[in-house]
Amino acid sequence: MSNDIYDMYASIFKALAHPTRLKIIELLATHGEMCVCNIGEKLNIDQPSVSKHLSVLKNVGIIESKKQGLTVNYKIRMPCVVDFLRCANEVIKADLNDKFALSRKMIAEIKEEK
Amino acid sequence: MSNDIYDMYASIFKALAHPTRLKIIELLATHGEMCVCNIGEKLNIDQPSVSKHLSVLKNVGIIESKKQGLTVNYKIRMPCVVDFLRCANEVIKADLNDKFALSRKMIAEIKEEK
DNA sequence: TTCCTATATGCTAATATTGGAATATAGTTA
DNA sequence: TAACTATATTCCAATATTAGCATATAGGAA
Repeated sequence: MSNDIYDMYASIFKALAHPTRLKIIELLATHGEMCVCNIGEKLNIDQPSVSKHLSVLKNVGIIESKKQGLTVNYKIRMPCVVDFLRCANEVIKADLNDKFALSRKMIAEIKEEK
Repeated sequence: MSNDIYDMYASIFKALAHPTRLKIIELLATHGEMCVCNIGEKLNIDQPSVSKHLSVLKNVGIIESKKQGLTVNYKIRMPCVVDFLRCANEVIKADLNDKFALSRKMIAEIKEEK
């Protein structure tokens, strides 16, 4: 496959590689359509930041916008992002459980050595 | 939800936000388990680069490794990455089709104006 | 028209990521 | 043991991303 397609994929992941943008996506996933000001209020972020993050997500096709009078409404256009987040969450949870179990075991071993 | 979980999500996406690492994932998805040297050969990348990219993917739990004698074999641990790539591909294709149709339309209009 | 409100963009210093070359490590074989 | 092979790590200059602030634009109301 051509190199360009991998650059396109990478730019999608790059757009997703920011905690604030992921919060925005979760917000849009649960609330459906939202305007810039409401996103900023909910996440407690200043307006220019919200606009910039939204434009990053929009440029790669993850979300889309619709102008309605003064406000601009954004919504998710790539629902698989939400599916992926759900799956990643499972993996993260499993990892944390493993680490927790390991530390419990190590603590138990230290106690036994006494 | 706590901020940390979004940082974890973001670090997963950050790991995926590189064309070479996506190529590695596709390779592992189609070939199953592979050692560092075979990945390097297939993608024509020097060994230290491959190792570095693999460690980025491993650190966030996307892939896992198993030592067998001298070689280290890597395989995918988060299959939803592959699902997501498939879905992203659909969106990218649709976007390209739209752009192509638009440029055809514009060319037709320019011809009509003559 | 002027004012107001919602949104977008530009600028810049601080920070993070990358690629490439050199080097280190850890098993394996002789 | 010494030499070899596969893999990992370190260092650094170049490049990209970010946060924060200031400013621009566009549509609606007065």
